[in-house]
Amino acid sequence: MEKVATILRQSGYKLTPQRRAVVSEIAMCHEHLTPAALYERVHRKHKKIGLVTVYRTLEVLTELGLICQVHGEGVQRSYLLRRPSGHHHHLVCSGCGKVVDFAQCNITRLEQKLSRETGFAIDSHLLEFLGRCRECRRAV
Amino acid sequence: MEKVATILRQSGYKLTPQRRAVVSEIAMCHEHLTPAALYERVHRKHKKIGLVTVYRTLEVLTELGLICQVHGEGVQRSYLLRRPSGHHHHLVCSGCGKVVDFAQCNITRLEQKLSRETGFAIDSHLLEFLGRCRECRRAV
DNA sequence: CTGACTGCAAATAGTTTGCATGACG
DNA sequence: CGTCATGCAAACTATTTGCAGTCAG
Repeated sequence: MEKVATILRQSGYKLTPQRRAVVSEIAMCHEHLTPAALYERVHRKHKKIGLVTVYRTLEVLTELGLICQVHGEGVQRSYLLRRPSGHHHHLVCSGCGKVVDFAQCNITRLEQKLSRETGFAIDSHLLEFLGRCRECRRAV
Repeated sequence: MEKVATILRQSGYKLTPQRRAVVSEIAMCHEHLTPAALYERVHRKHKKIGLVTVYRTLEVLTELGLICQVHGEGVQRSYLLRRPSGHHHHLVCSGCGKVVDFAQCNITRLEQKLSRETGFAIDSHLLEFLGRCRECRRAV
């Protein structure tokens, strides 16, 4: 949280109470949140905040690389605090939405092989696992 | 194309000229197409077709597992004919949108490891590579 | 102070739905 | 011929933008 505040200031953004609230909520939560869900949570505590501000804050945070998008299922976007800096992937629970990060992925070799075979210059990859976490499996 | 027609009929769907046109266009194209892009192409040849029909056809085709969604970049959905049946992934060109399928992915071991460490029951995974194809790299 | 930020309302973009008409099987 | 499919328009949902007032630095 404090780290985020520092980065914001250093990048020339103002640290308003609204932004504080949004960041705090997103940092506190271990699930991925849609803009609407995040707004609902923030709004519960700070009545005066608007959905638009949530969108705008998400935009800033994305630009600074502090949060990242989760793809998976559904039409809406969904965001998550980027905890480990650098390369990582997500394991998403389809039951409760909880997300576990992991950094390890041994696909460099596959990447090289594909690159060789297809002539593509591969920039990045997207890897997500979808499953059900321990608690959700028990709950059935 | 004929295979698709058969599956449609067997599943109790009617084979209208519109559906024919949509399927034919999607089968012909090696890129992933958004509903709007697909509509534009189909509409060029068959003036009377509506965007809504494209959406509805895509819905049917998805239900039958004949096409699949590409995630990657952008907000819009994007569809692609499912050529190899069964498990496969995509390599998407950020320049021209061309998509190369590949089936090989050695992440079963990673999947098992994650499953063991986190207690998740992993159902599926999403793996996409993003890069620039040979032609697009040349074109710069 | 002043430029960046907020909140509202309205505009957009993408997608879905209701309904009368049309055509596949 | 009955039923499912189509096309239009209108509804809906998610997101973006314009603008006047407000506030952090």
